[in-house]
Amino acid sequence: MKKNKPKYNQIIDAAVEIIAENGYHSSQVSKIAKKAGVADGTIYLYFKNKEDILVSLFQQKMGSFIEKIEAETTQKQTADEKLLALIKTHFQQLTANHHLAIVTQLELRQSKPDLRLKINEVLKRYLVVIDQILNEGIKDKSFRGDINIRLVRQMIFGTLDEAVTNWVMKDQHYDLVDQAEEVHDLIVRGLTNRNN
Amino acid sequence: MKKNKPKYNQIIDAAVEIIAENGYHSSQVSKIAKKAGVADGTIYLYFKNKEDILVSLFQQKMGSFIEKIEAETTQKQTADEKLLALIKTHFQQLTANHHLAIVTQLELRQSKPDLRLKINEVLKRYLVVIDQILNEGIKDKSFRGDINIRLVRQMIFGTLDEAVTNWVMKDQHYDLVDQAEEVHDLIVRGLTNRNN
Amino acid sequence: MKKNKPKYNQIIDAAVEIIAENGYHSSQVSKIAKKAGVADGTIYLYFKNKEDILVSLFQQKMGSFIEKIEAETTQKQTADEKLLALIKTHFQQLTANHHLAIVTQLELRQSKPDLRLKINEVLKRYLVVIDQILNEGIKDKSFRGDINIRLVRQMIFGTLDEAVTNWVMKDQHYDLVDQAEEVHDLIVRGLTNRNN
Amino acid sequence: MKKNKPKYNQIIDAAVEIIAENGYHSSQVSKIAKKAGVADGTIYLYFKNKEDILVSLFQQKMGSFIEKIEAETTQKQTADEKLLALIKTHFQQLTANHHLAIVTQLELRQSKPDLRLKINEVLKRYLVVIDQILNEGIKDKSFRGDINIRLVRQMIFGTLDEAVTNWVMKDQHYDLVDQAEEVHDLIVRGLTNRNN
DNA sequence: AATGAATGAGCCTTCATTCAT
DNA sequence: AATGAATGAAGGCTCATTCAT
Repeated sequence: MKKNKPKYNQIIDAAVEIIAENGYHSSQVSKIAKKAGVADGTIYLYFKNKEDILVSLFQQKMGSFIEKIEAETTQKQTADEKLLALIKTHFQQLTANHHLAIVTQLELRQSKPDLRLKINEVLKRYLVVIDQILNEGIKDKSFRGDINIRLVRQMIFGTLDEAVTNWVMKDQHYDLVDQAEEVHDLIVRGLTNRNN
Repeated sequence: MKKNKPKYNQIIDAAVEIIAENGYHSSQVSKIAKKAGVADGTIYLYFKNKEDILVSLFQQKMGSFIEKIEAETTQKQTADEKLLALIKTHFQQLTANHHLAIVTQLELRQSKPDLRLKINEVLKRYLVVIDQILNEGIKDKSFRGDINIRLVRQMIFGTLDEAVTNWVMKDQHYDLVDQAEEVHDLIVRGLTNRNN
Repeated sequence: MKKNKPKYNQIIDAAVEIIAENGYHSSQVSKIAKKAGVADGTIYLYFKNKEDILVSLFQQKMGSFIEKIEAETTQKQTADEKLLALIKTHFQQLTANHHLAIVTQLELRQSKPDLRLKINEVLKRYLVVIDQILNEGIKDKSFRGDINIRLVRQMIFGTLDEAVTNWVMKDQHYDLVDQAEEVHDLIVRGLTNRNN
Repeated sequence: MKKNKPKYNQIIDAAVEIIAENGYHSSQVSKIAKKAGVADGTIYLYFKNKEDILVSLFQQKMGSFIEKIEAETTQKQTADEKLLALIKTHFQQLTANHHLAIVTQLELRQSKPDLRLKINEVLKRYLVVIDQILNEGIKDKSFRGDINIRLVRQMIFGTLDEAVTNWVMKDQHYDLVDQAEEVHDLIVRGLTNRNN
């Protein structure tokens, strides 16, 4: 199991940091190797090529990212509470690791088809979590029954994504988690003024 | 006036196409020049360097993109209708030019700081349009008075952005504009089941 | 006659200035054209190519440089006085036009054989002047009869050249002409026939 | 220690040869690499850029050039003998390595300021050697006490330099070392203190 | 397993020169 | 005669990857 090899994780962590600071295309393999404290050639004992570092990084980091969200949401009872937990956990984790946030928000928008495919593979697990919450909400009638799940999922993911991107762009000068409740409220209730 | 220089636009249009098909980093300047029907060196009479093509492309195309949205929304009366017009026009334009869509949704998500800065400069105009609509909606009480405009703007932009990205990723196999009404509805009404 | 064409001289003068400031290989034709106030293409109405500018410049400027030296030396009676006049005039002229000094001292040490040939062609006239003075000095016994004219000529030219180069390198911070008498003294005492 | 890296010296030696034959600006890095028997990229493991090859070449070669002159002159007793040794050794070394002679006499006369600076740095050591000999000669009264050392140094260096340049220009068709005694004689008779 | 020196394909950019106007 | 937009060949340099040790 790769995970037990210390150098593997050293390299992944170095890559997150280097890529966050320089962007993927300005992150030379030698720079990552240096940060990881290994020789350039060693990288290729653990990764097929440079792109594989990015993919592996994403699989590793997003894997545990999603696991944490799964864990937090399962503990809640209602769909509404689960959604809030998802938002909070999403924000919390990226706040705790803003290098990772930068990588996921910016560097993973790669257009190379094979790369995208693998990234989407990982993200799918996240989308499944969202879908489950939405289905639960519909079943217990806390959410409207006529919503288009795919669209709502897009709205949720897009909103969180944009919130994080803005926070990253603003150099993390404010507290992202503070926005969780408001974002949740907005998604659930919409813009409409009920007084009308 | 640059816009009157035919070669300038030839190069921009060639760049959109080539970058959409190959990705920025696989789009050699010589490839763009060939598609534009000019010599390699000619590129540098109109653009400072390769990155400047990307920036200029975005400024030109997003400039008219936003102008079109401004034009369409001004024609509508209520904030609600304006928001719908914004969503529809957003989707319509990217549907009409899917090469541009690919470039904006994928290739421009670069993290090189100076590039991001210029991109954000252009996007700011779009955000202003959204803000105006939101303020109008609050004033005429069709939108809640307690919304956080910055957050809502993020939600709207994030949702549209994610919708387009998904459509691009799925190789534009469905009709994006068809989703406009539903997306609008979701944003305005939220998830909540009013029967509760 | 080219000399009467005003643009020809404009270009030559611009070239001296630009090349002195940037070096030959960093002196783009377009830069020279701009300084001369003509279009790039106009250069090629007066010069065969870039190298021809350098050659022509040298022929023009060194031509009159040498003519002036010829004029000044002819006025003197003895070989000794003529040599002093040569040194003074050499220093005076380059002092008066330090851009030209830079070009002749540094930029003309080109190794392209055909270029060297043409430069040497011009310099030959200078060497002839020196030789005449030396022969006169030998004939009237003010100089030793056993000197190797070629060697002495090298010594004289090399000494003046090195003096000017040093002065150019030191950014012309001192008065070059002030050194003329001392340089002359140094050269002549070595040449003096002890029988005198 | 760079000197122990065989490739470093391979590249330097290849550069001397290629530059002597083609001139600096016609000496492509790839040409030097090929002659040195290394890949193009290898050049950049040992040198910062193309210009750095030229500078390093000069530093290396002139370094040992000057050391040799220092060694030869120290063995002699009188200032007069030392000066002759300096001239002979100067001529001998460049005769023995005419490729180097071409590079130093022609290609290094570049006017790029930073390049000049580094070249002068190296040459300074040579000038110090000359100065020491002159001072010794003055002290033991074999040279006049009223000479201007800076000027004499210029005369000596300029004369030797011009002698070598002429020899290089004439394609080394005669024996340079043969001229040493005569050149020495010419310089010394000008320096001699008539009171001796 | 680990190293890191070496490789060499690939590409952006410059700039002397041309030529239609 | 004069222009200057356009050309395109050419080359310095980078960096992912390999492989002998």
